Amino acid sequence: MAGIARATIGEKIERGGKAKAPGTTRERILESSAELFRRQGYTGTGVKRIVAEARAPFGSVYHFFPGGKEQLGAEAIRTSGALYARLFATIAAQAPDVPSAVGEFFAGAAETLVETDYADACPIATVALEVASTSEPLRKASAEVFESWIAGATAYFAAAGIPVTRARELAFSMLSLLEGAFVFCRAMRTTEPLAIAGASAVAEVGAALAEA
Amino acid sequence: MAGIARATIGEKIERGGKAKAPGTTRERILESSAELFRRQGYTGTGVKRIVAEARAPFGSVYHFFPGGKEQLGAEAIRTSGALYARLFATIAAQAPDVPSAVGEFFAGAAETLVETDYADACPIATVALEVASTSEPLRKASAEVFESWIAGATAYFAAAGIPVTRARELAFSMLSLLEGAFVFCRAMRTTEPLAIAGASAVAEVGAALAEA
DNA sequence: CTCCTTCTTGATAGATCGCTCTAGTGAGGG
DNA sequence: CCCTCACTAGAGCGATCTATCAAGAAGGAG
Repeated sequence: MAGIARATIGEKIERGGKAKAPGTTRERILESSAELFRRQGYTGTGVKRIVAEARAPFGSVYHFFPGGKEQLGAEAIRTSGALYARLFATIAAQAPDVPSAVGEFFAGAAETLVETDYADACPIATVALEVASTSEPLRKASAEVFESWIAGATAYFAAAGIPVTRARELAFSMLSLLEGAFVFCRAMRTTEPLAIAGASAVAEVGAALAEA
Repeated sequence: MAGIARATIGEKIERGGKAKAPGTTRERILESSAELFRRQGYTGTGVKRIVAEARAPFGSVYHFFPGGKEQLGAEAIRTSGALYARLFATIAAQAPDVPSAVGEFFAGAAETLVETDYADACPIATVALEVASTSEPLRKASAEVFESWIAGATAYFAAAGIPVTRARELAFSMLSLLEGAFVFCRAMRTTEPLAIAGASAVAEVGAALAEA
């Protein structure tokens, strides 16, 4: 309780006065963790590197994340997973119809990929594959994020009039197409797979809407 | 030349006479590398662990793979990638028609996943994501494998009468669905995503065949 | 037999890993 | 005022990482 209040105060008065990167130390550590894990994976990223990127003291990692690297990984998965879900929601809210929303989401993903030199694809897929057979806490964190994405997309399609069972299938298809295309795009350094997968997803959603 | 001849002889006379696992030392190292990389990723797998699994002397890794772990990774990617392509070819050759082949491939993948406790999915996806932004040699190796898969699937669909351009799109869609479903299956420990992705792939292939 | 090459074997170097520990800093409360 | 405590700061620990090296075993060629 007190700790949370302190942190909130600290955030506002920018403690210490030093001109560091914006955000609290905890936030900066979490952000750089998420970024590095996304790009190089969990085991491929050292804690030293994380604090260097975050311009944070090494000891602060274990102050804010007593569970160590694993807790850091779990929180990074959850927060960046939630962020990605909000990204889709934002695009969906602005799009004129459902197929457009899907198409724009894939197009936006391709744009991000090119802008970041094919580094930023799915925020958690790399870690999810790495830890699926080695760390239950991290595997569960990624599973929960994926399940929330599926649930969100299912609700979105269902709201457009598609039966829930079919909507859930659509959600899995669309997200599988996206994740799979990410794998190919990053390895081959081209957005062609994402363009094709996007077109396929749009077509499938369109067909499901026509049926309903 | 001489080295290759020697290795072939060595393979047959099972040098040393010790009752090790079958295959040459080089083959065993490559096999256990491929298996461990597939399950825990590249950075998550140590050379010590590889030789322990392969029942091979530590130094032999650097005798057969002077390029070290990176060369080991590249060769593992290429050989297991080629093996996976042959698996699809085998299934395709036995299936009565194209949609059946696709459906059986997805079903077989799901079966393997359950049998290996969700460990063995795509042989190279985990490594591909990990190294895409950190090692050009490994990234290229995975890109070449993916490209060969796409080329193989494109030729297969084209042989069934589908126009080449459409066939290539189908290949990307099918493999994206597969790779994406693998990510979800491993994290969520269920084959539901693979079943849905498989049905979607079969439907898309069927529609393309109907057009042609 | 000796010489030569191939391959085995493990000790070890040097770097880096995740993590712990202690000391120090500075703002808020009594 | 001083005391408290959240946070900063980084040296250092043991373990593990990749890679090298020197010594030796085994079989073929002369």
